[in-house]
Amino acid sequence: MIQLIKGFKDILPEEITLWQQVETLARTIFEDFGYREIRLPILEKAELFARSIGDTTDIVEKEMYAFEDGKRGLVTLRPEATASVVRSYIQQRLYANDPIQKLYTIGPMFRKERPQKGRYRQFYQIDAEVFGIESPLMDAQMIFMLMTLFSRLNVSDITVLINSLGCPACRPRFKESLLSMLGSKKELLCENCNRRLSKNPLRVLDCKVPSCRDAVKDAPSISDFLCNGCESHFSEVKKTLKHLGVKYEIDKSLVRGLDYYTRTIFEIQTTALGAQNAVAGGGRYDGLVEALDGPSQPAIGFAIGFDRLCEILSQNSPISVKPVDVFFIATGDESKKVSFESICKLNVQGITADMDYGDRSLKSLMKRADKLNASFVVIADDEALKSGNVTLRNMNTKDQISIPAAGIAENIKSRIIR
RNA sequence: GUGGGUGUAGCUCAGCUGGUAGAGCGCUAGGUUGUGGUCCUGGAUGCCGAGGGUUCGAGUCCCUUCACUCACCCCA
Repeated sequence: MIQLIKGFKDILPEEITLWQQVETLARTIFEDFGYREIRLPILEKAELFARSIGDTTDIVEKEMYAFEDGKRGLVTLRPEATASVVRSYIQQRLYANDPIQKLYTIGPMFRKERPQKGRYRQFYQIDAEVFGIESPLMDAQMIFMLMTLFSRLNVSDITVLINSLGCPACRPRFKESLLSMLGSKKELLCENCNRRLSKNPLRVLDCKVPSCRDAVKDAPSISDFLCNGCESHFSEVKKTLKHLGVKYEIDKSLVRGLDYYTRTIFEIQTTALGAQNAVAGGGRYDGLVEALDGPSQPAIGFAIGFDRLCEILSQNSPISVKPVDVFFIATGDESKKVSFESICKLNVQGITADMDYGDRSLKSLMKRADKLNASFVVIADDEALKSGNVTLRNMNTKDQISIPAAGIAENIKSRIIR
């Protein structure tokens, strides 16, 4: 037996209804907020991610599905969507027509991590990005939009965490201070964090190793180092969230693993997924467009873990079987022929109809109708057809009536209220 | 990459100190010739993850390996 690849997953028909509902709702809400869909390839040059996410991040260092593609060089299955959206914004010169672009995209991402609950090597994200708006109002609105989606999906039990990472003007001062503080506590830090010291000291802040948490306990806070611009931006975000009625917590240790973030970052956390507590996350990345050779334009975006969201939702909503409207019970050749043709006519008109193609007893066919959750059953055997009438049974009320065999499909259609 | 757990019928699992496999659900056929969801009766289904070893004999012990899973790490 050939099995699927480790960390990959089949999304089965029973689950798909939920996925479709979530997707439809997300599209509706996003479009109401003025976003438009963009569809992007899942294969990109590896360099795109090295330059955006950061080449010392775990994602780029060891989690990409990358391979040499002849003269094109190293290409990779995308580990996230933002870089691709930015690439497209620049390459297609979307800014030329209008620097302000609100875009969303839905699709699979790939990271070669060790799978566990809520984490797959192919996972899905619902992603939204806004270009060309620097205002903190947009930061708040994005979070507000996210929370609107979650609340319409009846996801409670989530927490909004926010923080500000500062900008190139103020972050270096913070880094310096952090570095000198941590330097004196090297023995307390785990092996990993010692490596981080030189590469990306901010990451030490959200290390979960107890001794590191201890070492970091009275570390300087970025909030004490924010420049005036960042400071007022962040307070404006907080103020606006309050006005919009979005509850949030400030988490000074929230750092996030992608290098391109500036100023506001946020994460939506849940307790329903074990260790994988992030269902959505994002932040501002004002320098990225320019860093990727585009115009200097501010931007902000987020991604929702589509898988994870569906997993949370499936925990409190039982899977439902989509019922068929009419099930035909046909015994005998003539009966099967007539039933089959009626079924096709009904299907064309948007009515779910089916029959059994084997040779089974009435009882077992009734059982099958029940299993399929049929609303109506048509009993049409050869003898009935000869007499010119067939039986239409309402499976819920058990009422049966006799209807003319001629033009069954039309007759039934008019009697079924969907 | 590092740890822990688990691998027995389609699914969920039982199988104590080694003696050639069981339950529930599901599936299927019937319950006195046409009518389902409750109930009753019967039936099918397993290389007991794979390979090797110990033993008269292994699902049960030992070794190897693979898969799944949870956690670390990181993120959505």
